Formats: sequence, C-alpha cells, structure tokens
Amino acid sequence: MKIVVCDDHLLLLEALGLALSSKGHEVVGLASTPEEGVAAVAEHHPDVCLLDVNFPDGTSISAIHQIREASPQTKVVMLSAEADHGIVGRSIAEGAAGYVGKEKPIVEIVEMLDRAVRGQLAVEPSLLQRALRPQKSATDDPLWSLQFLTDREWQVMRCIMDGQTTEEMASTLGVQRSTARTHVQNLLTKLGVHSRLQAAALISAHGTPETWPAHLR
Amino acid sequence: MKIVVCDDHLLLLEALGLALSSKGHEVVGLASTPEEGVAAVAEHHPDVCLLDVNFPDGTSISAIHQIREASPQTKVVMLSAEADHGIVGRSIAEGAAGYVGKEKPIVEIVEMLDRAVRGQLAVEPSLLQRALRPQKSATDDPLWSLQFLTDREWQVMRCIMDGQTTEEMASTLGVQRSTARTHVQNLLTKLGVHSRLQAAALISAHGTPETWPAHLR
DNA sequence: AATCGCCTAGTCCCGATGAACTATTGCTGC
DNA sequence: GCAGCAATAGTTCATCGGGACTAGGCGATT
Repeated sequence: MKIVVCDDHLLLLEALGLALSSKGHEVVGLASTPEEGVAAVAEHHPDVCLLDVNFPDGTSISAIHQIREASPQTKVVMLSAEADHGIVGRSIAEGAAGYVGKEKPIVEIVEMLDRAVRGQLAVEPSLLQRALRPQKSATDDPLWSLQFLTDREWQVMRCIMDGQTTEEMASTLGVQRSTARTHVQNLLTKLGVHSRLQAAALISAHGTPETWPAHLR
Repeated sequence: MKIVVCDDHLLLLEALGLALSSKGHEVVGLASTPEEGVAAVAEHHPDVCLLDVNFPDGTSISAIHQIREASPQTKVVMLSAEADHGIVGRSIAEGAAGYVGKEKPIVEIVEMLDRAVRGQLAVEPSLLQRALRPQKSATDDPLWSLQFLTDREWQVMRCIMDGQTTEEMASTLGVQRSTARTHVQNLLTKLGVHSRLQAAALISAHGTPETWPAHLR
C-alpha cells in the first residue's frame, strides 16, 4: 500500500512514516504542508493519503479537493487530534474517505487505511455514531455532523432499508422520482458510499436506536 | 383487494369468505378444489389467491404454477394447517408469495395478504426463521427448509449484506461474475424478493444469529 | 448406472441505479 | 434585503442489476 502522510508536526510525521514502513507499507511521501502533500500525491499517486485536518484557514479541506483532482484513485484519510474531531462529517462530505484520531494505535490506523483503499468508509464506529446522530441541541457543536443527514434524508434512508425502489420511495414520500433520486444521491455522497445497499449496511452496522432522529423512529 | 380462496374445508372456506368480506375486501371466488381455484383465478384475475397446501399428490404445488400462468399479477398465499407447515420453503420456491397458518387470526392473515400484494414475502416471522435455518440434524424434517439456502448462497448473502457489488462478490468468492450473478439470482428467487436490498432487509429483519449456518457465522 | 442438486459459466434484454450536473422555490438567520 | 440551505425537479450518460434462459461438471442418493 503506497502512502503519503501530510502533517505539520514533524515528530509525528516521521514517527508515522517509520511505523507504517515497519508494517510493510510503502511510505512514498512525507509532507509538512498541504502544498507539499498535494505535490507528493501528484507525483507518486499513492493508494492513500493521510492528511492532517488541523491546517489553518480550511486549507485541509481544499487540500482534499486538490488531492482528489490530482490523483482520483487516491483515498484521503483525515488525521486529527481529539480537539478537532468536530469536522468528521464535513471531511467526509468534502470527499475524504475516512477519518482517524491521532490517539489511535497504529494497527487501528492501518486498518482504517485498509478500509479506505477497499472503498469503504473509514471512520471509527464511535465517531461515526456521533457524526450520524443529528445535533438538535444548540449546545452541541454543529460542526460535528452539520446535520449530517437531513430529516428528509433520514426518511429516504428508512425507505432504502425497507428495500423500496426509487418509485416506491417517491410514492411513500409523495414526491417525484427525480426528487427521491436526488435525495438518495445526496445521501450516498454524505455517507461516502456508492450504493443504496452499502448505505443500508453502514447504518445497520453502526446505527443505534439513537442514531435515528427521535421523531422518525 | 380482490381475493379468491381455495380450500377443501367448506366450513373454513365460507367463514373465510365472510370474514374477508367484512374486512372490506372483495372475495370474487370460493373454490373447494385446485381446478375450481385455478378457474376462478383465470376468470377474475384477483390480487391474491389464498390456496390450501393440503390438496393431495402435490396438486397444491402445481396449482401455484397454473395460477401464476393464468394470472401472473395474482399473488399466491398458501394456507395451511399446523401439521403441514413443513413445506413453507417449498411453497415459496415454487412461486408462492406467502404462507399463513390457519390458526392465525383474520387480521394477521389480512396483513399477510397486504404484504403479498405489496410484493413482499408474506411469511410469519416465526415460520420464516425456522425455514431460513438450515436443517443439519437428521431428526429435523428436511421439508421444513429444503436446505432453504445452500452454503454458497449464504456466502453470497454475506457479500450482499456487506454491500458488495457483483464484481467484488465474484472476487471474494473466487468465481466469475456470471456465477455470482447466478447465485444472487437463485437467492432472490428463493427468498421471493426482487432486489438484493430487499433480501438484505429480509434477513436483517427476520434473521437471528442462529439463522446463519454455524460454519459461516 | 442414473438422477438429482449444487456450483459453475454463459447469453440477451431492459429497466434501475449512480454520477454529475443545473435550476427553482421557500425558509431561516444575519 | 440577502446569503445559505433544504427540498423540489429536471437532464444526460454509463453502468449495474434483475429476469429468463441454457449448459457442463461433479458429487451424493437412489
């Protein structure tokens, strides 16, 4: 697995490089700025890029886009300190394939990278659960989920998990096919999956009763 | 909902007719033999036909085929006494859309008929669970499930519930796409559903840990 | 030995689905 | 009023998925 790591903490950067190498992976680039990171990805086209979310002024987010443009097959996995976990939802929405905390052991990080390259959403269940749960209370950090799924999208999710087709869904929701299609599309994008089935699998694997908005349960 | 009922117990037949009528459904035919039942279906093209499984010499099974041929949109729901529950799997495999026991209250039977016309598999969870569980022990009645799903099909089911596409499935199973397609096809037919998603919904709704063959859990 | 069931593999057809867009409406908060 | 967002609706295109088939090889049961 070819990997580029991009983080401004040089100590962590080098340590991660060594650790990943020792696990049998090929670390083809170590970058300390988003620019270097994007350049390294463009040059080496790695399988996955570990990218710090902590770069200032949203440069991490724009780096996601640049990386995906420069090397579409490269999966971007966000790397974050605990204090920054708030943007897990945002990261995925912007095109990241995964999100891991710096406090996690190397083995778990490698596992998440594996998931990412297999095309699966690579988010620790604990974070995913929280990200999936809509934040209704004003005291909750809205960045946590950005209302990860809207009410309508949760309803669409229900239809999907009932095995309904687009048409059935449209009639149960009382909208046009095209609208139902759009909702499904947005849903898939937000969950970072590529089929309704994967979306259903994701929710049934990580979902708890509390995952669902109370008024839709 | 237009209904034809076919059962050789005249008392039950008429009682069912009255009961269904009182529930607001249109009973367009009451038949006491498979022949009459098929004829009634051919004439009225009902939404659903309640058919006794207890007719001799497999005439119930052949009646399923005749009904589906004469009126493809008509759903066949098998009606059985407790002693005959053994062929629930067979019934579905032969094209029935559902299976209800005569001991059930009218409301449940109506609910199952509703499920059937909505295109869902109409089998009581308790029976379904037993039908889904492969019978490994020789003391179990083999007719119960007819090895409802084969080992390979359970593996395919796993892949489906993991959200894999046909191609991914083929590679994890080490076979050609076409083979994986065939397994999926057989699986859908056996479960009486029309999409992978519905199959996944079915198993996750009715499946228990014991539903899965021990060596594949 | 013959049959049956399972696994394997393939074909054709068509509708459903997912990707990638644009665009309008209406609500909400600034 | 204006910006942002959700919901609505639409288009085009390529691919996937499901239905309906056929068929060979292989092991087990009869």
